[in-house]
Amino acid sequence: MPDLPKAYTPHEVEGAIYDRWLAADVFAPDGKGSTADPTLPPFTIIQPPPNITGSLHLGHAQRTAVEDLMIRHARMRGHRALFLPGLDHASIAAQFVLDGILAKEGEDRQSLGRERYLERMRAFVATTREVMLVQQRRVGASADWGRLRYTMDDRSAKAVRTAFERLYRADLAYRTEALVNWCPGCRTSVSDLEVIATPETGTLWSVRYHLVDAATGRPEPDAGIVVATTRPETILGDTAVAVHPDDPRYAALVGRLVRVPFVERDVPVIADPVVDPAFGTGAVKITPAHDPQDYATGLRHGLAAPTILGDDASVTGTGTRFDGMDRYEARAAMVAELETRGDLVVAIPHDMVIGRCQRSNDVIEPRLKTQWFIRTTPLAERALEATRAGRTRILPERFEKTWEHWLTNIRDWNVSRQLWWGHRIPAWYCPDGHVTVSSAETGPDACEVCGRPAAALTQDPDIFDTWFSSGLWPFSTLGWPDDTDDYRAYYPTSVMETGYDIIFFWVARMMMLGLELTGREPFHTVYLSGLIRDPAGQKMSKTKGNVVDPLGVIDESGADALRFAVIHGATPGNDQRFGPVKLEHARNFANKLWNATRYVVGARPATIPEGAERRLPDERHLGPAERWLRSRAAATTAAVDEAMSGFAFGEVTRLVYEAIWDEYCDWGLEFAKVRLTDPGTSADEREATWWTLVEVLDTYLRLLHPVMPFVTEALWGGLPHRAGDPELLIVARWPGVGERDAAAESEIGALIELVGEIRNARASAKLPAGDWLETLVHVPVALGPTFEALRPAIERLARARPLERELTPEALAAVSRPGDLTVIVGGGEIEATIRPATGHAEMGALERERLERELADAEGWLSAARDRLANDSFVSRAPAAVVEGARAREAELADQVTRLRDRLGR
RNA sequence: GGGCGAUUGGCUCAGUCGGUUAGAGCGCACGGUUCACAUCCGUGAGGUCACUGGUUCGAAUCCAGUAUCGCCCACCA
Repeated sequence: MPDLPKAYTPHEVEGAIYDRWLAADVFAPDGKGSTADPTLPPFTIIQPPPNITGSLHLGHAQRTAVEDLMIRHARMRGHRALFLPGLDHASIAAQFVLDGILAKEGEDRQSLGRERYLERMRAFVATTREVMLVQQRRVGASADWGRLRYTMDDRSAKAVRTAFERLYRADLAYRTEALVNWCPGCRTSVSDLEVIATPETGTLWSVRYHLVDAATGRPEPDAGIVVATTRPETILGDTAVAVHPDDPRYAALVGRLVRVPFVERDVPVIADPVVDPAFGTGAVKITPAHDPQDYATGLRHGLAAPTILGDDASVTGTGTRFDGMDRYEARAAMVAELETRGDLVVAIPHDMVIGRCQRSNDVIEPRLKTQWFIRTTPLAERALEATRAGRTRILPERFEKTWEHWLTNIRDWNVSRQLWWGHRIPAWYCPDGHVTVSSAETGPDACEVCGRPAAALTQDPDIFDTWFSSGLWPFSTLGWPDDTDDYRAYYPTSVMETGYDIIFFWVARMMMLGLELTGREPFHTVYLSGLIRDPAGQKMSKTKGNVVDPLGVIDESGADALRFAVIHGATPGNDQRFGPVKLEHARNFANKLWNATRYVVGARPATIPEGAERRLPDERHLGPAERWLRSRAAATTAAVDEAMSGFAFGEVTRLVYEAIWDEYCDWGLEFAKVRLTDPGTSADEREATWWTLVEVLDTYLRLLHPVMPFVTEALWGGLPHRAGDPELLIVARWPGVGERDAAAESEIGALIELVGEIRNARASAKLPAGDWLETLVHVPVALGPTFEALRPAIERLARARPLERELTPEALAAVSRPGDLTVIVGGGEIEATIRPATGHAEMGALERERLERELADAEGWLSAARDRLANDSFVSRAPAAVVEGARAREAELADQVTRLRDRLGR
C-alpha cells in the first residue's frame, strides 16, 4: 500500500503507469499478464489507422478514448480483448503534404523521379510514425503494439494483390476507358467521393454557332443556333449541338450541321430528351470527353469524343492557337474573340455548383481515361443485406438511412490513381494489349492470354486509391489472405468505431470488400462518433488555426481528464464542442477522486494492520449508512452495465460521476467520518465501516477505469486488494451487481433530505452558517433506529446540537416556539424545528416568506395531483402503479399543506 | 432537387420504454479559514423543453406541419 502523494499531479501519475502496463504485458489478449477467460468469446477492435502524414489531433484522441474504453471494459469482463493498432499510408494525402515540403525546397515530383520521390516519402513517414505512436501511448491506448500494422507493410501488400486478383477473376474489377474526375493539381483521377460540390457564381455565355449551308458547305453568316455554356473552352471539343425532340423552335434544325468556332468543325444538330428546353437557350453544345452528361449523350448518338485538355488542364491537341494555354486563359481568349466575331450573344452571371478536389481544392475536370474500376452494385447489395438483416448494426441508427441511400445509388469505384505513393496495381500489359492480373509477389511469369514471357510485359504505372487497402483493413491486419491463428480467432471483429464523416469512404468499402473476400461481415457493430469542434462550434482545421494538440492538453490536465472530457455528455453521431471548461471539469473530478481515496486510505482504523488483505465488511456490524453505500454501488453498477451495453458512454460517465461525487463523497464519507471517530462506535463497527468504504470505492474505481485508466490504476494500487485480485486494475475483474437494500436507500434518502432542508431553512433565515443550533426533530417510528444510528452524523452535517427527538408530531408542536424555523421533509413525515440562538417571540419575516413560498408550491402540486385523480379516464386507464403513486403523492402533499398552514397560523 | 440532424435556464449539453415536481457542468447571488479536496463545502435564483396542430388518461419524448441553424447526397449546360 504505497502512500499516495498529497497533491494530484496527472503528469507524474500517468507516466509511470503506462510503463507498468507494458512491463506486465497486459495489452495483448495472449500476453503474459492477461487474465482473460479463454472460454469467453474474444472482443476485437481494429483501430481506424490514422494517416501517417502528421500528428494526431483531438479527434483522434477522442476516437482512441472511445475505442480504448470498450476494450478495457471487455478486458475486465474477461474477454480476450484485442485492440489492434495501425497506421495508414494515406496515398494522396501524404503526397499532398510531401509535395508541399518539396515545393519549399524548389523540387517537385517530376524533378525527383519516382524512385527518389518514394525514398523521400519513406524517410518522411518514418519520422511522423514515431510521433504518432508516442501520442497514442500518452492517451493511454491499451493497444497490442506487438500486432501493430501499417497499410504499406508487406502483409498489406499481399492482401491488396490477392484481393485485386480475386475481384478481377470474379469480374468485379475491370479496366475501361471512361470519364473520370481529374484533378489537375494532384495530376491524378479521384473518386466521386473526393469531389466536393462547391456552390459558386460563374458566367453563362450564350454563343452562336452558324448553320452550315448544305449546298456550299460554308457557314451562313446570319443563320445559327445559340447555345449556352459555362465553360467556353470546351467548345474546342464539341461534336454536336443538342435540342429537345419536342422543341418547336429547333425542330427544323435537327439534322442540319453547324460550325464549331475555332476548330471550324461541322457537327450535327441532334435531338435528345436530356435537354431541358426551359434552360438557357434550349440548345446545348455537346462535349463528350469533358462532361458526364455529354459523354452519355455522345454514346447514345455515336459521337466522337476528342480530348482537348492535358494533365495540367492546359488546352492540347486542338490545332488552334489556344493549344498550350491554361484552361482559364484559353477561356478568356476565346470569349474575347467570340465577342469580336459578334458571336457572343450574351453573358450573364450564373449560380452553379463546381466540383473541387477534396485535397487540393482545384477545379475538377472530367476527362476520358483508361482506368481500373470496381463493380460496386453486386457488392453493395450484399452490404445492404447485412445491415437489413441486422447482422451488422449501425449506431446511431439514423445513419442506416444514409447508408441505404448511398449504397442503393452507388456508382462504380475508380480505383486507379496516377500517383506514386501507394500499392502499385498488379496488372501487366503485353504489346498486344492483353491484360494479366497476378497476385504473385514477383508478378506473372507470362502473359496469360498469349504466353509472351514476363520480360515483354509492362506493369500498370498506376497505384490504388488509398481506400482500397483501407477497405481490407479489418482482415488484412489479422493475416488474411492466409489462414492465420489471429484471423481464425479474431475475425469477424466486434466493433468498428469511427467518425461519421468516413462512412462511405471507409465503412462501406470495408463492408463490401469484407463480405466479398471473406464471406462474412467484418464487424457486428459500427459505432459512429461525432466530430470535435472548437468552443465556438467551428470545425477544427489547420487553416483556421483552431486545432488542439492532444499532447498539450495531456501535459496540462492529464490524459484521464482529456478522456473524460471527450466522453462525458457526448452522444454517438453528434458533434461536440470542446474547450478548457470541459477539461477543467474533468480534471476537478479526477482530483476529487484522488482526495477521496487519500482520505479512505488514511482513515484506516488502528485495529486493521497496514497492508492487510482486503476483507468484506462484517455484515453484523454494518450501520444503515454502510448498507446504503453498498446498495447505491449496486444500483450504479447495474445502471453502468446497462449504459455500456447500449453504447451510451456519456451516460456511463454521468452515472459514475454522480455516484462518486454526490453520493460517496458528499454523504458516504461524511457519515463515515463521524462513525469512525465517534466514541460510541465499537472497534468492529469501525472496521465494518472502513471495509465498506474500501469495497465501494474499489467498485467505483473499476467502473471508472475504462474512462480514466491512469488515475484509477494509481489509486487502486493504494487500496487493499482481495486474495484473488491481480496486481493491476487493468486486468482486474469488472464488478458484479450486488444486492439492493430498498429500506436503507429510502431511509437514508429521507435523512439526507432532512439535513438538506435544515441547511436550507438556516440559510434562508440568514442564520450564521457556523452556529450550532438547538434542533427538535420528529421522525416516524419506523425510521427511529436509522435516525438514532445516524444521529451524530446528522448533528454534525446539519450543525444541529443539541438534537432532540420528539416521538409524535403533537409533541413536537407542543415544544415549538413561535420564533423557531420549521422544516417539513418530503411528504411531511419528518418534521424539525430549529431554534435561533437569539430567540424570537414570533416568526421572522424571512422564515414566513420561505414557508409561504413552500406552501404555494405544495398547494400548486396538490391541486395538480387532485385534478389528475379526479379524471376518471386517468384512474381507469393508467397502470395501477401509476395511479397508486399519484394517490400516495396526493396524501403526502395534503399532509404537507396542512402542516405548513398550521405553522403559518392559517 | 432529395435526405438527415439540431432547437431544453445566461453558456455548453444530458434526458434510454410516453408516467410523480425536466437534470448536470460552467456562470450568477448569498454564506463558509478545524483534521480528503478552495481543483473545495453549503444554500439559492433561473426553463410555457423553437412554434402550430394532432394522438393519448398523460407528451421534452410519438405523429403531421412551420420556422431558424447545421450537415450529407445530387451529371441542368
